[in-house]
Amino acid sequence: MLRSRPYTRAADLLKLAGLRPTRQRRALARLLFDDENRHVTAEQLHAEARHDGAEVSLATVYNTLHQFTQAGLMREVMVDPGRSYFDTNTSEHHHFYYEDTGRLQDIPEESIALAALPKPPLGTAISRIDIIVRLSETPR
Amino acid sequence: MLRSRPYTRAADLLKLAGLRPTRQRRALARLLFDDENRHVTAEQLHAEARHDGAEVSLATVYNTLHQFTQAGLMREVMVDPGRSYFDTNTSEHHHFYYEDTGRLQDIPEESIALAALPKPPLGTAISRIDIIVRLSETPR
DNA sequence: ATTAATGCAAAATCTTTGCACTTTC
DNA sequence: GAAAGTGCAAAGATTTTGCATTAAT
Repeated sequence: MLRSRPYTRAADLLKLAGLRPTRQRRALARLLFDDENRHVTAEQLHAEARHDGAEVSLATVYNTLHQFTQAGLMREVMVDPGRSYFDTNTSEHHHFYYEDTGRLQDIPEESIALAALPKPPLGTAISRIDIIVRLSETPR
Repeated sequence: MLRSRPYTRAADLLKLAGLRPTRQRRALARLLFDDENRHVTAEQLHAEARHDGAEVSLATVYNTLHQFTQAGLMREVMVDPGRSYFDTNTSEHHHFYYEDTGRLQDIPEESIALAALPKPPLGTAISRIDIIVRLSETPR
């Protein structure tokens, strides 16, 4: 007898986010969300997808990263002028940025305690607090 | 009798930084350092300089901003993918970023107390900590 | 004179867009 | 079949570069 379609976490995730589970989105979602949290640039993810045999154009990777971000599945991290990083960890947390290699690494929210946060100016609300701890390699 | 050349803070600043006090650099330095701290993009500063009658090319503005940064007179702030901001305040401090207008505003270092800073991974040292408090306008 | 800085236009990046074609619902 | 998504190549935007000219030491 017929069995239901194989379990596809990627497709389910996409549906929940209100995005059509197209072949390209499923492939990218698998790369991004199947294992642990990831930090990628569009170029990196595109290379990885192609390497995996997924046929996706770079434009679609950009579109998809923005759609995922807008859908709340990812967030954008700004650490490098002229190159956007996207992070699959959407919970409150911060980052180490290895200036030499371009690698990003999460810092759990709790491990940086913010005291005495200034209140936002009138008419505005804090939408997000980004903390980047920039690291350089110590010679020797 | 002959008097010494008029006092030119900009030229002195440049000399101290090891940069030749050319007409363009003096003009930009005056705009940047004469009054209070400033946050500018290359495009903004270029427009401002031209508006002031200074003849400077955009390429030179870019060069100059990077030279000033390398000389320790400014620092670069990353808040917007695809647009670099430069800040004349080089002391330790952080930023409010008004997402709607693109304006940057300093937050004094003391007004954010960092507790429990995680130690940098072996072989690396913290080169800088950037904190961006992103603000959005509250409707109403 | 020597060395460094500038301008310009061209190139390099990264990212977005327009539109015909394809896929999903 | 209607609506949404994709690919491609072209266009945008920002930033960098090469090299002849100009300016500072």
